[in-house]
Amino acid sequence: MPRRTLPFDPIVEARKNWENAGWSDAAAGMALVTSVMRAHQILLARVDASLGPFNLSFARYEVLMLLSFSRTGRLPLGKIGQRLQVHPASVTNVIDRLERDGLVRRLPHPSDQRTTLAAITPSGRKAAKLATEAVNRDVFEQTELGEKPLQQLFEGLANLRHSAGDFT
Amino acid sequence: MPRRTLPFDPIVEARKNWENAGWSDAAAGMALVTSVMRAHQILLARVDASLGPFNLSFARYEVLMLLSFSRTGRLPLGKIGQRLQVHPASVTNVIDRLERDGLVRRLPHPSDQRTTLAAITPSGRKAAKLATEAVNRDVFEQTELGEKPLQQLFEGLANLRHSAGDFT
DNA sequence: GAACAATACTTTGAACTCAAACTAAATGGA
DNA sequence: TCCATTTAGTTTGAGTTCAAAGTATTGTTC
Repeated sequence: MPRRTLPFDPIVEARKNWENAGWSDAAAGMALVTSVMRAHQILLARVDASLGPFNLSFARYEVLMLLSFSRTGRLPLGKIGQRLQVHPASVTNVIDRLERDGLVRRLPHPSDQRTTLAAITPSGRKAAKLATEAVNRDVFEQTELGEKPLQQLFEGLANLRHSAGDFT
Repeated sequence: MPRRTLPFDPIVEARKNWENAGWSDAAAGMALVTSVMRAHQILLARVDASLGPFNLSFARYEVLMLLSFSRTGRLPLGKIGQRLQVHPASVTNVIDRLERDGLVRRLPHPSDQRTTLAAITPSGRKAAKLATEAVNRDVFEQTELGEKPLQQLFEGLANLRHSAGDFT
């Protein structure tokens, strides 16, 4: 992406336009939604840049970490989709790729032949460890916000997720 | 997307895993980044659902609104990309689609033959108005957060955007 | 003013997400 | 038991984004 710094905040500008158009009730919501979109774009670019050398996208990394933290190192594909809020078709796609790269393998469920398990391999655990070191260092520890603002942000977003029905 | 409510906050869970693994310094950042990813997914789904009936994606809607608020109703494609932080190839794609639907048309720049202008059409202005009414009502005014938390969230994200170099 | 560099946009290809249709297996009544 | 329904996962196709390469035009430098 070509990087360009503007001499003003484009979202503040948009909010003014909303106010002037008589949409004051929606202006703050518009600004928030647009901010989340842009923040997502910024953070995803950082994470992908950090994980790229390991041939991992954020989605594949999340699956790998979920498996590595799971009790037995294996989970049904459906469970993975629920936990990470990804579409079943995307789970299939992600597991395909992880399996192709040898980081995960598919196993039949012992008692239910409809479900298949994804199991992390030793090579998958190794990749998860190295990738985490990279992304911790490059992104997660590089938050330029102080501890308190960061916590506030997290809580605000948690409220949003909660009221969207992600968890009880 | 299949909707599923978990009996716990999966991101809080992930943060505990990070702490237990000895990655305390990165835990809060991980939680924040993951929260932004999920919030984006939630909000984008709402916006897309609201704009769908008008055959608009959020990206196309943003371009349409930027043009409708511009002084002359026309802007160079490059400017659009800078303002909305979208890749030049994506701008081409978005304008292709808007032009195909008659909401925008391409005009040559009067003095620089390299640049092409996107100009909003009367039909584009009409679509922008109707789409805004829908998305204001369905999404932007439906923020379940109070005014102050919303403002705090916005400011936190603005800090993030600022330090990412979006504006000065 | 000719050559080189920069700018603006488009094209092409890879990667990803989601929705819808599909197959297979399990479940729950009548 | 039989049949309809639900559940699990996959396949396919449309829609996006980004990177890289390509084309055309403009600007700059010697």
